[in-house]
Amino acid sequence: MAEAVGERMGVVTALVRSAFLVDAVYADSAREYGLTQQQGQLLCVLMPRSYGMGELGEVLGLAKSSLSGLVDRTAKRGLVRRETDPSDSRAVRVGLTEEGGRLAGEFYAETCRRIERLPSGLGDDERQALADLLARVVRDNEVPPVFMVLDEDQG
Amino acid sequence: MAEAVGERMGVVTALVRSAFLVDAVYADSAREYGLTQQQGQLLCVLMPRSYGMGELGEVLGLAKSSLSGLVDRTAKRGLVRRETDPSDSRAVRVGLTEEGGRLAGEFYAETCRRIERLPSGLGDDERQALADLLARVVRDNEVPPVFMVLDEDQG
DNA sequence: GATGGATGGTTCGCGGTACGAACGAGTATC
DNA sequence: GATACTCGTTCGTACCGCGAACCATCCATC
Repeated sequence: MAEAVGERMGVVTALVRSAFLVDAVYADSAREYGLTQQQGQLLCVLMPRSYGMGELGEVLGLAKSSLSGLVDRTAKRGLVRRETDPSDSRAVRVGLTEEGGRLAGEFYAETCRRIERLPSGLGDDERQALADLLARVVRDNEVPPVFMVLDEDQG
Repeated sequence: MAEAVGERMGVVTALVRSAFLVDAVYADSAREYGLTQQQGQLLCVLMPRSYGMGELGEVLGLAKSSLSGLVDRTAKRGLVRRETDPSDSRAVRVGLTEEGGRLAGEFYAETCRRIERLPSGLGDDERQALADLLARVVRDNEVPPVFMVLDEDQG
């Protein structure tokens, strides 16, 4: 019943614990850039383009009211900006400010470096196998683009 | 630069997104049992045995003050109990109440079912390969036993 | 057996997170 | 132009997470 060394870990436990691990790394990295995990996530989502609030809520899995506050706080730090949609004056488009873009880039790069270290015990082929398997899980479950897709540029 | 369909996903993105996915499933499951994610995590950690506060803080990656509050709130719901350590009257041992144990069991089982569905697009051998690779990452990075280790019993 | 540091936890104040309900403003439909 | 619908905000509530300050106990040393 106790955790036996060398015992085989099930896929459920492996998924949950690796998520826990990634979360911790992500939060640590964010903290060092003066961000919360959520703000970091927001910046990363906005890196490629701006989003409407509704869209953004769906991507991040947040209720409208939750997102409103998150954008408020992040805007107060000057990292994000609300722009009115010219085609619909109710709607709001949220985009990075210049400062936000810069910080997002740095935070993203640093976080990538840290996450990349996690599977350093695996060989290149194993790492690729892991990426492929996880990618299928991610795609099968239609995970929104919560983290950028640029890491194919990074070797 | 945009997300091309069929493009190969790097291991970093795959890890981050799968973590995001698992988190969402975990939080959803907790919510349906009237728990927050953190309370669910706490219950799961306590399933095999009771812990001291310090120990528990390390396992969950929380500061002492954060944990104190979490235990308070969870105890107020009758799911967890503080017991004084007979060998050290400063120390506190936190354990599940009967109700907490019952709820933990149900929540754990349901969460496992849901997480298990995530890699349903993989074949048996692929799922096992994924489990093995992730297990190595988890072990290499010394992730604490934040989720139970019993899922080898579940086929 | 007194003293002076470690150690285990709690409390407090602060900012952040997340939600649903209620609301106002704008758009769309008819 | 009335009605319904959508977009987003505000509000109240509960929760989370931290550091700093604090208290009680333990323990090592004298």
